[in-house]
Amino acid sequence: MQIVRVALDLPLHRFFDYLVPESEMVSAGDVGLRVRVPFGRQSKIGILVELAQASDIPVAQLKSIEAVLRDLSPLPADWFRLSEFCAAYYQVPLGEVMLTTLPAGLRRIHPPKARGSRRLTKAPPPHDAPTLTAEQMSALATMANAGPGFHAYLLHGVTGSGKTEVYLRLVERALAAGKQALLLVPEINLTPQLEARVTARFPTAGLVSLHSELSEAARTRNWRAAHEGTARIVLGTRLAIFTPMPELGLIIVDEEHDSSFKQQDGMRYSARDVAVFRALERGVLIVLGSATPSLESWANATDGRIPARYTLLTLRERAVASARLPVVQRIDTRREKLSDGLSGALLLAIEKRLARGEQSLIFLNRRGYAPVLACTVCGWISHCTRCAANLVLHLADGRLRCHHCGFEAHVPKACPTCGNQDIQPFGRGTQRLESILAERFPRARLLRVDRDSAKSRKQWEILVAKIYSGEADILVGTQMLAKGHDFPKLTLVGALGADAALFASDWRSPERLFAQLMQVAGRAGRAELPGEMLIQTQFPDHPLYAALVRHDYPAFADEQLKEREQAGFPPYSSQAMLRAEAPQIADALAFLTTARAWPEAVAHPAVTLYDPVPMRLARRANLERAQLLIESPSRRALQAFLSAWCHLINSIKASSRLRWHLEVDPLEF
DNA sequence: AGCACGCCGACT
DNA sequence: GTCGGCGTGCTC
Repeated sequence: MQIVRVALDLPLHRFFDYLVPESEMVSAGDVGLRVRVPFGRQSKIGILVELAQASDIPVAQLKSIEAVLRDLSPLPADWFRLSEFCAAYYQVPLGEVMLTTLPAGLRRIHPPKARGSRRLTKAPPPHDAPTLTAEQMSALATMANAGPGFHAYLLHGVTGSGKTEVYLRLVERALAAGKQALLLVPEINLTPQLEARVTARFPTAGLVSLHSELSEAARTRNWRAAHEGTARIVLGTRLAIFTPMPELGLIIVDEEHDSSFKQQDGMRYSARDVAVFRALERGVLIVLGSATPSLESWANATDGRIPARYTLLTLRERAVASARLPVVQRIDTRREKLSDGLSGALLLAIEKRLARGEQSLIFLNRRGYAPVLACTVCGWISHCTRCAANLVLHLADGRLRCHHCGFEAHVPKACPTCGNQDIQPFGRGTQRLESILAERFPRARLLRVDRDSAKSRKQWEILVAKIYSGEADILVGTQMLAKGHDFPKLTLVGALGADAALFASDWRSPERLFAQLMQVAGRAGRAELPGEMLIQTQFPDHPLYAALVRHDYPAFADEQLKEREQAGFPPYSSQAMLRAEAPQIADALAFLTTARAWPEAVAHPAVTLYDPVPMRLARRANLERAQLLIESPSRRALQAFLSAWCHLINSIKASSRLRWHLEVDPLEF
């Protein structure tokens, strides 16, 4: 009787052995097929990972496979190695990696049937390749001269410098060489545009997209086309990095610094990092592109002491000849009394745009009307009963809302503790800013773009269309507006409340702030009209703003890297975070303390374990949260430590209401 | 993770 | 007298 090992989607670091019935003979070539197996009193889909000679389990106790699913050709060896890498690097059971990265339609026993017709992508008008700039040509030449095999490039180019055109030429080459290309993008918001552009250029390449907004059936269909090789181009968000592609020849990660490449639940992987591993393992070209690369990537490309992994390619000039970089200026808000948070200079600049019929965007990364409601008599403030956070006032629908757990309450008419009627909103969010501006510019047409006004994809598209067609004069928006879209009439960007990120406790926040401001600045003046950005700040001399004024990402990055090196932070060390949550903070802390007390951990020469501490948002949805940082100058040492430590953590018996997870390379603290 | 079994509190 | 809480243990 044949025995096979099967990987199942379970939080267990082991496989399960099954017998193969005579009717289902399997051979070595069948490794990588999906199988249906009895498990407990249910059936599960698993992946055949090995033909076994014998089992540790007495044969009498083995059950038989119910079916070998041959509707899909076996998952290839390189897909196995990719899964194994993730399992080892992120400390996740291999079965969980293999099954959860598969489209849901392939891991379910009864996947829903595809309904309705296939959405036909209307053939866009054929698109001719534009002429390349000298910089684009030189970047492409560098990559072409490197020859076949693994090469990693960091393509650093400001907004409008034509990174996309470089990608397209690389795709063209890959297709011509009979290879498949994988293009990763951060947000589904931008996928359709890029998809249209790529399809216009390569109408016969059978491009498929893969992102979470696709129906289960569509995702399975597209994934299958990539796996079978009929789709030559795959365009997708982070989950697409796991798509098997038999003739993969090129990986591109656009906006590589974007945090949406990092999965924040389940297996907390970085699709960008996984992409680099995959390119290395497959021996193919990978390009990471960004106007504001992550400092990790920047160091990999510029710090000679780090065993260089990437080659830096720079695009300095804008590809659209008429477009200029926006003029960035700081407005020192210590020198004047602001009216409703707005400086005279900004108001004047908006006024000018209104007179010229151009658009202004006021960027404020805080939605709602005001971040908190407070009683001026007794000091009561609106806080969430379930979280260690304030309830944000949303005046538009008269509610107090928690941005962390979704809790909602009516706005009280009087103070709940002292009965005082004079309760006041404190601070400003986008809603309040919108009404302030409406009052100040009564004839201007205002449009607010944040997660509240653009809840659905449809609403978002309507807003974008309105902006594009010039139906709005002043836009008030959060980071939602920072990405991707070009609005031809937009010539002014005002940034409010940016200072908060300068001194935030998360040492990565300056990096994020710089990227964000650079990105919004890029919204201004992309067409024939020159753009201007005004940053209201109390710290105009801060080096971050100084670098921004000069559009000098390298200066900013190098300064940040120096600080990181002195502090021993990534990329000059590797980190992992163990987090626990429980109804009582003491339980969460006790769990972490137990984990930390492991003798090998205490004594480990190359690994530092910090004290368990409550998280910054210490309570969320009635769960108290704590975390423990693990750090090492050597990634290898950290990895070795983590894999041993994980076994111990798994054996800690804690209350069933305690949940924990380990995150490798955490981005947020 | 599911899903069983198993042993103590408030209800038809 | 039972229904049901979630603690423990197992799944090839």
